[in-house]
Amino acid sequence: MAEENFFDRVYEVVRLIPAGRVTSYGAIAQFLGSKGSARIVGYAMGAAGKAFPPVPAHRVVNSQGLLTGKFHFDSFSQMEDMLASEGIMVEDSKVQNFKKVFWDPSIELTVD
DNA sequence: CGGTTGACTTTCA
DNA sequence: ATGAAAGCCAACC
Repeated sequence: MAEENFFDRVYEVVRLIPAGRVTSYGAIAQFLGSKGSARIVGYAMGAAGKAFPPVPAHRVVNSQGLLTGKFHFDSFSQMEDMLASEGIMVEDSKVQNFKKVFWDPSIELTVD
């Protein structure tokens, strides 16, 4: 085990993403307290592949709803297929109804 | 300790 | 609207 301080934060948030919903790196970064760490979220996701329990990285996309990280999966269609299985409409590596399926941790997790 | 990298975001042209 | 460049923060070598 390693001290994935920032990574663990990202992993937890990503794991909290409900099925049929997606979020952006910036949203997670901002939820962590620093919007500038959006890249760090993506960097953490790179380690997510070896993280356990595995995080639904396929539910994390960029601000455009584009599946930028699909190249890191075993197969390019892997990410799209999983999102489709969740009920998310994906077209041309892009999440359709992105605004509808968008899940903002800073809002959903901040009920009070 | 310092430079490079990275599944990003935002802004200028 | 499209394209390129800068900015940002944390981890890795």
